[in-house]
This record gives sequence, structure tokens and C-alpha cells, in this order.
Amino acid sequence: MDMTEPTKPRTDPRILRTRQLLKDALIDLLQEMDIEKISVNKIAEKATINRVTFYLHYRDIPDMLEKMADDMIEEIQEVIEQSQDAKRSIEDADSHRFISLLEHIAANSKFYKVVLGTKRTPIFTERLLKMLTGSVAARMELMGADSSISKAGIQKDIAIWYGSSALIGTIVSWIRNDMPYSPTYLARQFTLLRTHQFLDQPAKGK
Amino acid sequence: MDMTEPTKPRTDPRILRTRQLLKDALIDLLQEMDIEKISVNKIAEKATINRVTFYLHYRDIPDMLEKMADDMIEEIQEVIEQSQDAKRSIEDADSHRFISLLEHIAANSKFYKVVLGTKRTPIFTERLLKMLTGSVAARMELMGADSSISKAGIQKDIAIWYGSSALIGTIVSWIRNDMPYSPTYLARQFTLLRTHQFLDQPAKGK
DNA sequence: TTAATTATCTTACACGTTGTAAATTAAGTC
DNA sequence: GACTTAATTTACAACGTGTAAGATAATTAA
Repeated sequence: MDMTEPTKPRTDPRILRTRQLLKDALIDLLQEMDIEKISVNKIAEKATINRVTFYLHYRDIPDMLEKMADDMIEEIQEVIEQSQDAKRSIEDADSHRFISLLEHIAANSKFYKVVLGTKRTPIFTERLLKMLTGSVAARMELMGADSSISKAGIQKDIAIWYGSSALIGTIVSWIRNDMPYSPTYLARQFTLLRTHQFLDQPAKGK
Repeated sequence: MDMTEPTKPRTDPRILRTRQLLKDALIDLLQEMDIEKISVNKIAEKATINRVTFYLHYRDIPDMLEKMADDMIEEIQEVIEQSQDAKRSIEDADSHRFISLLEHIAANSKFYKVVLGTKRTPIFTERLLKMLTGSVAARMELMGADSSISKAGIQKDIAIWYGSSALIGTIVSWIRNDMPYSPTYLARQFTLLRTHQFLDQPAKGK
């Protein structure tokens, strides 16, 4: 009986090495300059890789960014799945997934500060937003039709726009401000905002 | 006594014409293709303007986008200021500013669908977020320290991250989905979300 | 270890883009 | 109608892109 994983073609170490060098070089360059100023030439040079070799792996720079975004999403999915086990209640799972995500970002802050913390590479924010929108939508399904949201006559899709935007925006702002709060603290604050938020009328008076 | 406005040098109509042609051309091109594929050549060609003339007005394409973003913010400020007069109460002003903004976006939907509705030109979203962050921060100041936010022990800066992200994200999602709700309706929904949002615990169970 | 396979390197080329210069033509201003 | 300024035309050097063909080096399988 074959016990080996079928999804392991075992890639040539040279390929892994080259791609890693290229990715690191691109992140470095994105830290230094705007994306319009980055050329395949510069990436290859910084990676100490021949320029022609770049084209053996990626069609062009946007293609490379797209593949890096794919990798990012894949990693995040893994991190979140691993944090799922042995959770006491379902309402806690949400918060713990959030904390795991923030911890993962903090552990790879150099990367995330560049790809999510700057406006240079919108594809990463785009992808993450798409993913989080799915989570928020699923959460709303869980909450069901008897929630105060439905009762208040709020359109589900608008609530999803609102909730997922607040989520990714809070994360991005946290990154841009150099992560001044711990993942646990930010998660707690986020939960508070979701429940207690803006219950007041603004102050009256001329 | 000089009654003329000092801030009116009265620009040459040729300049205005050329710039308008260039801007229209760029918006058209952004509708058709990704920004990396757009060259000064293509812009000039579509604008029926000589390529060299482009450089008499803008340093390069990013510079042009930056100036267009400046113009956008300026226009939005004007629109919002004009909606300020004759408002009954302060709490309504907020909502009316929001409606005016949405109406302005709907009236220029071709432009906004390209610059805010796609991920191609992050500088426009960036600028608008910055502006809205200011509004949200001012609103929180108005609400004061006795609000339920402060009482709940929520950091003011995090509340601003959350609120401004939800705001711009809702607008962008609305644009991306081809503005399926009227400005007034969306504003009402937004207000509901800000007050009633997510008061439930998620559904329990296995 | 040798022989195979495969990734990377080297050199080269055609083509498009960029930004600038100088002289000319056209449009707007007084 | 003379003056001023914007736009055009043509030209050029530098750079970036994407691809090709053959040589070299690293990896893997026998």
C-alpha cells in the first residue's frame, strides 16, 4: 500500500532557493521605493540571480505579486485552521482566530508592513479582504435571522460590507501604526467595538 | 479698493483643455486595462495630444494621478461644505454630509468606479480615507468622554480606525456593486449599523 | 560514480518607453 | 496686429522588456 502523500512532487531545491531570493529581494525593494520604480533588473540584481532566470518563474512583476498573494492567503488559512483545535465555545473561536491572525502578522511584520501597511501593493489587501468577507458572511449566517441586525431592518450585504471593512481596516491601521497593541488586547477592543459601538447620539447644542 | 479675487490668475484655456483631455484619456484607459500597461504614449494618443505636451503638465503618470487625487479631494470638500447650510440639528448634519458625498459619487460614477472601485489606483482611496478619518475623529470629539465608548474602555484611536474603515469600506463596496441602493437608503442603513450593530452573541451549539 | 536530467547563466537582439532638447507652428492675450 | 505662451514636430540617448540559443552547473537516479 502506498503511504506517501500524493501531493508532494518534491520540488528541486534550486527552484525553492531562487524563488525565495527573488521574493526577499522584492520585499526589500518595496520597502525602499515605490513599485513603479522597481524593475525585473533590480529584483534580479538584489537577489543575485540572473535577470533571465526571473522569467523562468514569473511572467512579470504583477504575476509575481499575484503568486506571493496566493502564498500569503494559503499561509493565513493554515495559521487559522491550526488555531481551531480545542476551543471551548463557538463564540470564542472567532476571537481566537483573530488573535492567531494578528500573531502571525506580528511574527512576519517585515513582510506584512510592506504588503498590507503601504498602498504599494493593493492586491494583498484585496485578497485578504475577500477572505475576511467570507468569514464575516459566515458569522452572520451563524447569527441567524433573529439577530438584532435583521430585526433592525438592516440589509445583510450592507452589514457584511460594513463588518469586513471595519475588520481589515483595523488590522491595516494597526500594522501602519507599528502594532502598538498586543494581538490579545486589540482583539478584545475589536469585540467591544462590535458590541458597544456608537450607542450615543452626538452631543447637542449650537 | 480691489474687489477682485486674488486667487484667480485666470488660466489659459489651452491649458485647461489639454489637462481635461489628458485626464479623460487616463480614466478611459484605466477602465480598459491595468495601470502597468498604461504608458504616456497611450494617454497622449487617446487624448489626441502630443506626447511631449504631457511632460509640460505632469512629471510622470504617478504625478498625474496624485494631482487628480488632489482635485478629487478638493471637489468633495466643496460638495460637503455646500451641504452644510440650513441643517436643523447637528446630529443630522453628519448624515446629510454622507448623503451629499454619495450623491456626488453617483453623479460622477464613471470616474469613481475607476479610481475607488478598482484596486488600480490606491492613492485615491488613500486620500479619501485620510479625509474621512478626520471626520470620524472630529465626530468622536463631539461625542465626548461620557459616551458609551469611553465608558466601555475603548481606545479612541482604535475606535477611529474601526469607524473610518467601516465608512470608506462601505462606500467602496457600494461603488463596486454598482450602487444598488440610493444614497439616502445607504445612509440610513449605515446609521443603523453604527448604533444597533452586532448586539447579539453568535448562536450557540455544537 | 557515472549518466541523466533540469535549473541557471551568458550573450544577444528587437522593440517599446522614458525624459529631454531645439526649433517651429498655432492659439490666446493686450 | 504685436506680443506672449502653449502645443507640435523631430530627434536622441538611456533604459526596461521579453525571448532565444547554447554553455555551464547543480540535482537526481542508475
